[in-house]
Amino acid sequence: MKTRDKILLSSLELFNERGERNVTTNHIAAHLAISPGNLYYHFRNKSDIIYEIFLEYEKLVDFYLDIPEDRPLTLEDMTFYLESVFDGLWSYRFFHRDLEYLLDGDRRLRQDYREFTNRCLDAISRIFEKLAEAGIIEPQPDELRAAMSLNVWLVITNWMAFLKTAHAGEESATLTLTELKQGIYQVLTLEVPYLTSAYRERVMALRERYRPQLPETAVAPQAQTAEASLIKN
Amino acid sequence: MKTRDKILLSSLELFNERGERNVTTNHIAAHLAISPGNLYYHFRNKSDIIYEIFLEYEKLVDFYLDIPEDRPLTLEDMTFYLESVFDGLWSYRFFHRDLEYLLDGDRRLRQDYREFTNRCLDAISRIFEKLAEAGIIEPQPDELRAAMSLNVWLVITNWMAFLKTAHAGEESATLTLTELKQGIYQVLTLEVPYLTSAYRERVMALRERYRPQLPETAVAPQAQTAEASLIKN
DNA sequence: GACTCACTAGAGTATATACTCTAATAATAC
DNA sequence: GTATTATTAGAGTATATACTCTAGTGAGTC
Repeated sequence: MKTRDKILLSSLELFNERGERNVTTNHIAAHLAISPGNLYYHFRNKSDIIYEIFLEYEKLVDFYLDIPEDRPLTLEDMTFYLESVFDGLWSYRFFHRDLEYLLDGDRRLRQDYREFTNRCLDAISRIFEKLAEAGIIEPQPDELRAAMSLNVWLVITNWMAFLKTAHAGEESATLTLTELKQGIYQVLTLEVPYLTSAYRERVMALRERYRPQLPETAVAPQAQTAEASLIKN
Repeated sequence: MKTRDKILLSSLELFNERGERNVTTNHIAAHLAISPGNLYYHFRNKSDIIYEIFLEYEKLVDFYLDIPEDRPLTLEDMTFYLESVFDGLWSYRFFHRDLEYLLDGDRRLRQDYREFTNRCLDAISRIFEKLAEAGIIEPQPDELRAAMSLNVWLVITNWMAFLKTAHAGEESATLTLTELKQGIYQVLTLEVPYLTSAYRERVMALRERYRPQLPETAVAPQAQTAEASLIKN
């Protein structure tokens, strides 16, 4: 494997593990047992490394969110989209964590990310449209569908931050892909009131599969009162 | 005003303006025209400053999210809660931006923030419960209400990041309280399918007041197709 | 064997950052 | 007034960080 690719791979790994802010170019070089000079031969600066990683992420998501125009969507399609999006979030999880800072420092990235977001929002909206066509959810006016899609995006992109900050035990760090995918439960929660009676049972069963297993005080207080929850914490 | 309070105030101001990561203790001291030593006389370190600011934030939100147990909730109450929460987010907007990093470096803060989140989630859930009691929204099973509350929280806490990253023009920075409060539109979108017929009209009218004014491609593609939107970007 | 050229090592640097230390001054108590 | 305490200034420091510079090395070409 080429040094350049090794740098990208190691950077992604370290960024995901420790957060971009805590990973210096010297760390990356040390981790690969190459010299800083070598790293800077392949990349002009740290921003360039991050930008290239973003391009990979973008390509991955764009690939998975390609929506077939020639056939209706199925429940399996929807599951695939959700699984894929959360897989992507997991693989590049450092990215959303320091997003604002990263965009502040790189004009290209800011521009590209904006367009990327818009493509994702359009894709989500298209998916809802086609789910309605397939009779899985009730059709909704454009305006409501757009606002719903945006909420889906907000839930998806913020789910991990929630897990890491509110949900995590004493020490953070321990976050698994399985936990992350409980975000699918949250996304499906948004769909619940729009499900058609024909599909309601099936989607609710699907949703149940992603329900958080342990009774988490933070995630699903369930049948406990506000008071009981306060005491427990 | 005491130097200590001036430090807290200036820190908050600078953090909000430039992001915690871009503000050093030396910047804060310089901004106040005091010496770094003076700053470190009043605070052991930067984390301590942030922690105290968090305590203020926490107190503010807890104050506003106090839910009356002796009377039913009205639409006006709900509006007040939403307005207050977004006001709080605005005043301490640096906080959620660098949340993960901040929690990583301060155990107290991590613990306190977890409890804070749980209190907020409980409050949101209580509000939904009381809105149902008041006949504004249809009552829902505990489990669904908990998941909905969590989605509300995710939308609220991520709305600003969305504005700053996806929505902003070429240069970031320009973000107003008015734009921020369009987040209320997004939160009310979550309630739409649960509204009772008795209140539907009134809540939809309220929601309309927070609708983004300009036709934002990112926020509300409205009647445009996915293709048209892609070309525009 | 001379030459090219992609690639690499490793020491080095300018700057920033969080924080410390000492000495001095202002405020308050007695 | 004197003693004590709270507050402040300002120079200084250890470390980190992003990045540079010079001097190569080794594989292929003619």
